[in-house]
Order: sequence, then C-alpha cells, then structure tokens
Amino acid sequence: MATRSTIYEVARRCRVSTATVSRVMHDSTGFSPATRKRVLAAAADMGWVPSGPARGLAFRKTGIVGLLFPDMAAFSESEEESPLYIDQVIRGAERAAAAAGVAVLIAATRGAGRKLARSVVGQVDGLVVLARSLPVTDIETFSRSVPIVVLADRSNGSRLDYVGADNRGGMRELTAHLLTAHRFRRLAFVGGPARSPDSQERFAGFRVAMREAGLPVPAQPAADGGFTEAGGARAMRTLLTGGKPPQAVLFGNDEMAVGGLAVLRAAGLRVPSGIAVTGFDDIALSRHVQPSLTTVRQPMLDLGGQAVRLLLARVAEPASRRQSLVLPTQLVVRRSCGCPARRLRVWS
Amino acid sequence: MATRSTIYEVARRCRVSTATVSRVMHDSTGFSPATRKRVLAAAADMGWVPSGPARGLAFRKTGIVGLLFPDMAAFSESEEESPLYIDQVIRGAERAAAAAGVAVLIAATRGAGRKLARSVVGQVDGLVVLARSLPVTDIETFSRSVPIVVLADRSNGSRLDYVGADNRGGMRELTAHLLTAHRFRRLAFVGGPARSPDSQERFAGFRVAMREAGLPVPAQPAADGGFTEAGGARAMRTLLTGGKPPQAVLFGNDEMAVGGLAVLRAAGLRVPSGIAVTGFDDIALSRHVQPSLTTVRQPMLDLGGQAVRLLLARVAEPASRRQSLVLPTQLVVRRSCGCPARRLRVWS
DNA sequence: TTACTCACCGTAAGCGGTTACGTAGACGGA
DNA sequence: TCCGTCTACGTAACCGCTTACGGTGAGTAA
Repeated sequence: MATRSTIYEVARRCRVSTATVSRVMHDSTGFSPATRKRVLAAAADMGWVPSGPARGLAFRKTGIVGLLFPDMAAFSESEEESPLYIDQVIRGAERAAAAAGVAVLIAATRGAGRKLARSVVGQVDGLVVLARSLPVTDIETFSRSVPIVVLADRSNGSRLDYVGADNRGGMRELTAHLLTAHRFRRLAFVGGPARSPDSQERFAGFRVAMREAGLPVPAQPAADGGFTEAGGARAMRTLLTGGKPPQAVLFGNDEMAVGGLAVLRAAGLRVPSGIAVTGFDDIALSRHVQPSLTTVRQPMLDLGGQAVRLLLARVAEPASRRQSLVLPTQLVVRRSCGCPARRLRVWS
Repeated sequence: MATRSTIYEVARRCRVSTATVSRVMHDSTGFSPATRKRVLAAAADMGWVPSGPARGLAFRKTGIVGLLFPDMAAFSESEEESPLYIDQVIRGAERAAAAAGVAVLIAATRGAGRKLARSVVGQVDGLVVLARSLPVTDIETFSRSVPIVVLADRSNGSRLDYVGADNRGGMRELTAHLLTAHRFRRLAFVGGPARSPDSQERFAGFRVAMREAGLPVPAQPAADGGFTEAGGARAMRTLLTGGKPPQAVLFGNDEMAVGGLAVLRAAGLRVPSGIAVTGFDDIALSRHVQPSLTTVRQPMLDLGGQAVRLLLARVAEPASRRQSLVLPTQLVVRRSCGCPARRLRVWS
C-alpha cells in the first residue's frame, strides 16, 4: 500500500528505456507518437509520480523555496505570540511561489530548531528568513549554501537581499496625523519586544515625528507590550496608573491596541473622546473593534510575495546586484483616533 | 556565491572518506574522537549543509510532509475566499510536524495546479489534503504512491485516514440552543458553497435539530453566502427583503455572520433584540465584533495537528488500521444570540 | 609466534532520476 | 551501391549521500 513505482518499472512495462520515459515526460523530442502514447498510458495507470529527491539530485534544483519564521506562541515559557501577520506572509509567499510553479517549505524555528533549519536549507533552492527566526551567524552560514532574502529585519546581513515594510515612515505619518490633525501633545508609545526590528523601526518613526513637531523625544517606549493583546492591556493599565494620562496612546501593533481598548472600556474611559488609541498592521480585527481602530496598513501579502519573487530572481541570476525593497505602508484613519465617523462600509 | 559544498569536499579536506563524514554526522560509531573533531570543524567552517535530495534518495525518506489546500481567493473569477481557518490549520500542522522533526511543504491547488500537486507528492513522505483541494480521482491516484490523510471532507476515499471537526454536532447544538434557550421558531440557515462538505454537514446538523424540535425542516439553506463576508451580507439582504424576516439567522461560518451584522446595523435593526445572529468557527474576530458573536468553536489548530500526527503514524506503520478522527466542537455563547452580557474578558 | 578480536576507516554499490553520446535503421541522392 | 542525414531510441555516467562489506593495524590470549 502506497508503494512508489520507479521510472524503471514504467520503462519495462512498455519495453522502452528509462531515457525514453524521461524524454516523454519532459515533452522534449526523440520519440514517436506511438511510444509517447504507450508511456503516458503506462505511467498513468501505474500511478507513477517521479521521485522528487531523484529529480532534485539530477537537476540540482528542487523546485522548493523555504520560509523560516519564529513561532514563539509554541513556547509556553514566553507569552510572546507570533504576530498574526505571519499567516498573511505565508499566504503571500505561497501565491508568488505557486505562480512560478514552486512549492513552499515552511518551518518555525522556535529559538532552538537548529536541526530542522539545516534540513530545510538542504532541501530548498532558496530561503526566505523572517525577522528573528534565526541568529545572524546562522543566516550568514546558510547563505553560503543557498540564496537568502531576509524579511522585515534589516539589522543583519547587509550583503543579503532584503524586503520589509516602511515601518518608520508609517509610524511617522501616523504620529504626525495625531499631532497636526488632532493637536494632541501628550503621546505615549507602547513598544513590542525590545529586540524586534519592527518595534524599533516604528518607535524610530514616532521619535522623528515628535522631533519634527518640536516636542520632547522619549528615549524609550512608555511601556512594553510584547506585541500581544494581553501585553497591550498590561501596558495600558500601567499608563493609566501613572500621573497624568496621555491624550493618545500609539500601540506598536494592532493586537496590543485591541488589548488596550478592552482595558479602557473596562475602566470606563471613552475612546476617542477621553483618550485616543492607534495601532499598526491593520489586521482583520481592526476594522471591527469598537471604536474601529486607526492604524497603518502593512502590505502583508506583498511582503511574502515580493520576498519570494526577489528570491526566485536571485536564484535565476545569482550574481545580480543586491536588492533592497521597502514596501510603502498606508495610514488607515478610522474612529479610534478621534476622526469623525465615516459611512460604514457595507458590502455591495 | 551560495555554492553548495559536497560531502566529498568535506572528506577530502580532512583526509577521510565520505563514509566517515557521514558516520560522524549521524553520530553513529566507528570513528575516533579526534577524527570526529576534525570532521565537525571542517564541515562547520566550510558551511556544509547536506543535500536534501541526496539524503532523500538514499534514505527513501525526505522528512517532509505535504499539505494541500484550496486557495480560491487567488482566482479573480470567483469571489470565493479561502476561509481564514486554513491559516490555523497550517500552523497546527507545522507545530505537530516540527515536534516530530519534519518540515511542511505547502501548496495551494487553485482548482488547476495539477502539476504542482504532483511535484509535491513526489517530494513528501506523506500528504494532508484539505477538503476540496483535489478531485477525488487525484487523491485516489496519489494515495497509491504516498500515505494520505484527508482533512474535513469525508465524502471521498473511505479507504483513507480522516480528520475532521464535528460540524454536524456543533450546528445541532447551536440550533438547539436557539430553539430551547431562546424559544425562537423561525430560523434561517445561510449556507456556504453548495459543494463544501463543511457547509453540508453544518446544514445537516441544523436540520436534525429542527426535526427534533418538531419544526419544519427546509430542504435547502435559506440563502447561500459562499462563506465570505460579502456573501453573508448579500444573503442577509435577501432574507430581509423576503416576507416576514426570521427571528434568528444561523450563518454557516463567522465571516458571513460578520457581513450579516454589518447589513443589519446599516438597516437599523438591532442585534439580538430585533434579530439574532450566529456564526461558526470562532475566528479571532468573533469575540470583538459588536455584538460579540455567538458561535461554535472549531479546534482549528488541532485539526492540522492531528492530521499530521495521524499521517506520521501511518508513515511509521503503513499497514495499521484506517483511522477516522472527529474532533469535538464547542458552543461559544456570546451576545449576538440574545444571551445576557457577561463580564467582558479583560486580560489580567 | 600465531590467531583472534576489535576499533577505525575505505571501497563501492546502490537510491531514481537526467542527459551526453552512441547506434541502428530508414531514406534519399549521387 | 555507397554515403550522409535524420529519426528513434538505448547505454551508461553522473548528481550527493548512505551503508554493507571488507581491510588494516594494534592489542590480547594461547
């Protein structure tokens, strides 16, 4: 049951050589229509599927690209969750890959998984590495055997292709919106994990906007919410217990903002009239929470898609110049910042 | 740049044979501690990663399991989207796989992708096939070369291992809740795509509950929303334009329910006082919409996880008896059905 | 000394495909 | 008839790794 047949068996079945079978399968030339028919028929009714490893070995190409990502949620120790947008990145990557006829091998490196990562590297034609899924030294090592594009983390491997979103620009634009359109002055920024490049870049954008407005520029985020809903709630509470609460809280991502909103609701504070709230990412939730969340949209599908496209380009042309792609973000103004309600979007 | 080195180069570098290198790498026996050290050092600083295809060929195992799913959203023709829960299934599968040290090869078969599916089959030790991603005949064919477990679609291959959620039971329980706790009598069921097994099973559960309550049992869903938010909105509108509107609308999944809620809000109808609404799946959104959505939780991570576990079990023991696993669902009572508000969950 | 054991290691035959190269036969032209 | 060309195949080497098997030298017992 479930026994793979080989090309030899197919060949024997229709009294030709394996070379002929192979040729027929690649619809190249060198066989008569009659043999073609026989081979195809034999292959079909034997249910023959060519061995991937064998082809990979002969071709020195597997037709697979790898995608490594952190999945911290699987650690019970750390409450740190994998941001929801990873799913979207995977989807985007898969689509771009499918368009090129290649499949995607995914593996989470939960801090440890060195072993698995190695085996993935051995299997693929190229690798997309999401931020914080692999120590820099490993990326360095692996990039010696396989092309790599790093996603959303420019901190490492300046030699490598890079794709990321314009976190800085996005947060700067959002901050400027709060500063100019709403004339808020006391803003609090809630960061994600301290070592997360996303978080760092967004905080940097916040600082830029503050500086440009001539306001005091904090050296650190006002609180740290670890990019999780629970963490956002905790951060919100600490901000509330301090002295004078801020006029607006900028959460480093949407999930934290959602947690923050729940705390404010429970505390009887109105959003945005009492305090304004914003997020980042524009996850599916954000349109639906009450009040709807002002945020910055990250082109999540595109991140995955472009990463794969870049990767395939490099696989095809290994010597080409290094590419660095920063995808634009988009300010999404909804209710939670204090902007007037707009007509609800109802599906037509 | 990015050139793979081979085991021969490693062997030559430290003046041993490839056999020895291989032995060291598998920490089997047959070498001195000194050679071990040399080999390890050489391998490390050459950045050698063993070729997956070569290993796969020699071992007749790749250490990869495949996951095939439909991704209809990529079709512009059909508005039909891939349900959000696919992401969760993928995550669950990846975790279970990682626990066993194998990676997951994912590929969407967008109706067509026969070619890609074949190549996936050739690469993997086993395959998980999500409902409606492959015609039954293909599943049949592929199962001759590789173990397959089908996910969420019991319609095909009774010979194959199966994992699914108790859609029928879940919808039956939910319907019974509306019938007994709320004493609703006029219920409308909104289905997904007609050929979706999920949709069919849920509708079946609805019918069972209706019959048990002695109420008229519809032969068809009251409307069809294609499992999408937009489709749910459309379905809701048609239900509203008919004669006497139902007291409660049971959507076949949460996404449609969310679309329905938006329409009701726009139409000025209150939920649940004017009309009750329920969903199915318990996606992340459902807790956050207004009013929060009463629904049935599907163990989405588990679906993927158990599928992979079953698969690996069969790979290890090909002759074992066929397994069929139906995971329980869980009724999640929130506001949209008319149950009293409960304390909001605030993260502690 | 001889024989035997054992640790350590090399040789080479696969695994299942691809493909460069060789060849047999048909056919046409001189 | 002979030679060249072209089509339709077969032969066998190779891709990089694993592993059964055989070999060598040191140590040990007889």
